[in-house]
Amino acid sequence: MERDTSQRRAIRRVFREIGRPLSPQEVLENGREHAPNLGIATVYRSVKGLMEEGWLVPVEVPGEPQRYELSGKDHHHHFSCKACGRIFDFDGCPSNLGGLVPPGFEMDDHEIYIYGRCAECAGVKV
Amino acid sequence: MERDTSQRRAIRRVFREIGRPLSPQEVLENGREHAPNLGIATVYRSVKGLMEEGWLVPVEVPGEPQRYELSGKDHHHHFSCKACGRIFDFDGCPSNLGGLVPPGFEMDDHEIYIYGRCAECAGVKV
DNA sequence: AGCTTAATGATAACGCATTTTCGCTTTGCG
DNA sequence: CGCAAAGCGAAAATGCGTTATCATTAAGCT
Repeated sequence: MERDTSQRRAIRRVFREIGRPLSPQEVLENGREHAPNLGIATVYRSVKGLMEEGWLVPVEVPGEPQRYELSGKDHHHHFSCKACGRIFDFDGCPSNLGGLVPPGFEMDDHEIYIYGRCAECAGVKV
Repeated sequence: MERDTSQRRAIRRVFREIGRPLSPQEVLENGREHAPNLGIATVYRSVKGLMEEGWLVPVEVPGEPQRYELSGKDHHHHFSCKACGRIFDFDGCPSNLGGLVPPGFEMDDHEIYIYGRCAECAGVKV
C-alpha cells in the first residue's frame, strides 16, 4: 500500500460514494465502473491494506461474507435487506442491554441486526 | 431419520443436556461421551434430520460456524463468550428497536448478540 | 525518458465447513 | 433368528471465500 494506483483510487472511491458496508464482490463490481479490469485479488489486497491503515473496519453479518465500511462512524448497527441482500447502517441503539445479561456474565460489546426490506425494495412492492 | 440408533440418541441427549447452541464439532465432542466412535458425518446427517423434523433450529453467530439449538424456546438472543467461545441464550430484548429503522425501511426481524465473558470464565479471573 | 520495483490480474492453491461415497454394521420387521 | 435396507464412519470430494504465485504492467524517483 505505497503507490497510488487507479485501482486503489477506484476502491476508495467506491467505499466513499456508496456509504454502506461492502463485500469484496460488491467492491469488485462497483470498482470496475472506474477501473474496468480490476481483479478480485487486488480488491482483497487493497481492502486488507485499508484495514491495516485504519481506513476501513470489518463488518460481520451472520451467514454472510465479510463486509467492510469506512471507519470513524458513530456507534451504529446494521440492517440487512432480505430482498436485495444489501447491508445498511442505522444509528442509535437501546440503552438497557446490560440488564439482559444473565447473573455473573460480563458484557463487553454488542451487535444488533435488523432484517427486513430497505426503502428501495419496500417501495417496489407497490 | 427413521431408525432409532445409539448415535442419534447420543446427539439428542447432548442437545437436551447442554442446553445451549452447539456447533457440529461441539456435538461430536460431547456426543462421543455417549457414543464413542461417533463420526462427524453422522452428526451432520442427524442435525440436518432433526432440523427438518423441527426439533432443532439454526443459530447463526457472526464469524462463527453454524450452531443449532432445541426449538420451541421463547424469544431470546445469544451471548458469545470471548474466553471460551461458547454461546449462551439470554431472555428478553429491547422493545423499541422499530424506532431505530430509517424512514421507508420495513423491519421483519432482529438479532442481538452480546459479547463478553460467561459466568464461568468471568469467575476464573480471580 | 529510463529504470527499479511495487502493484496488478489470471489462475492455482488453500482452509474450512459441509456433503458425498462406499464398504461395513445395525436396526427392526417378518 | 434371518435378512433387507437404513445407518454408520473414514475418507474423499465439494463449495466458497480468501490468499499465494508469477509473469506482466505501470508508478514515480532520478
